[in-house]
Amino acid sequence: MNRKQLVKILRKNGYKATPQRLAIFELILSSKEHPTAEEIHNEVSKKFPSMSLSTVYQVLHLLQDLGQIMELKFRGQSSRFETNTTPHLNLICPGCGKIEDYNSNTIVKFWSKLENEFDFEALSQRIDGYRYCDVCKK
Amino acid sequence: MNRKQLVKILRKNGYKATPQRLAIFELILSSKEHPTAEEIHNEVSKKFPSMSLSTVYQVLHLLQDLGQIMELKFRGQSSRFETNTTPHLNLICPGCGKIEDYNSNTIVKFWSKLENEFDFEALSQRIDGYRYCDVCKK
DNA sequence: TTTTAACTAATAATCATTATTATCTAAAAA
DNA sequence: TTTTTAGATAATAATGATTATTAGTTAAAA
Repeated sequence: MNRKQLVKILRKNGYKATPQRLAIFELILSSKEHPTAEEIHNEVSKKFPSMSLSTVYQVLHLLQDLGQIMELKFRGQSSRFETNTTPHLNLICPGCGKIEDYNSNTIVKFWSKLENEFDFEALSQRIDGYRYCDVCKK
Repeated sequence: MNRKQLVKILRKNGYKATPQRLAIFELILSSKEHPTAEEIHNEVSKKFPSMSLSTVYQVLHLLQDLGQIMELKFRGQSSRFETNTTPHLNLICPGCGKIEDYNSNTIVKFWSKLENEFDFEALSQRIDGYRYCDVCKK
């Protein structure tokens, strides 16, 4: 997925390809971490100083509705967002909240097997494992 | 898992086995739906009229920390809770928010394979698929 | 039975998220 | 290119689920 593809998707669905939308999407796309709305706002504000936090939230909702990003909610934390929409594993530390992404063919194959077994077609999915990271293990 | 086992787990970890804790756990256990804190409060209040909503939240946190329940958070909704802590599939409708549990040996086997492949041991896990239910599909 | 650390209930406080609305702009049409 | 306007943004206020606080209560060990 890239900027041009997102422009297409937005227009196809009757939405404008505004610089704010593109900037927010590209920030999440290029982020190795899974940023929160506030972190996204801080970063994108560097290029667009007048960017409002409420715009960030609105854009995040739109991108979710279009299936381009995934929201991960956790207790006591702001939501985190990612653009990896293919089936993959999120390994999450209950201590520090860090999320690591793991992709593998095993997971992709498992997911289609599951869709087959239970006869559904997912718009999106979420596979989380919770375990303490090396730092928090101590 | 049953009442007696929970009493053991609580005491082993230095917590008191209070009637409130047992009632809340049993309510979630017996609930086919995935109740919210408020729904739990409403139900348990029938037996314990003085039960406070804040007690419900505190007990829910404790049970989570003990690995006995799982919290499922979604956008624009209160968290939902379940006692099924073995690897299973939650099929969730983005329209009405309904959650259906599906258990299968395929999933349990997949999960241990995954732990093996990525060398971790999960305290808990979450496998969600999002798709419109038959009612909301229209 | 007594003791006390732990727990509950009531209430207040928090803060991430959502709602509202005046202003602005992407992009289609002239 | 200019005009038009539906749709978008920015600023602010409002919401509400969750968390914090604390005085009074109780499970359970001694």
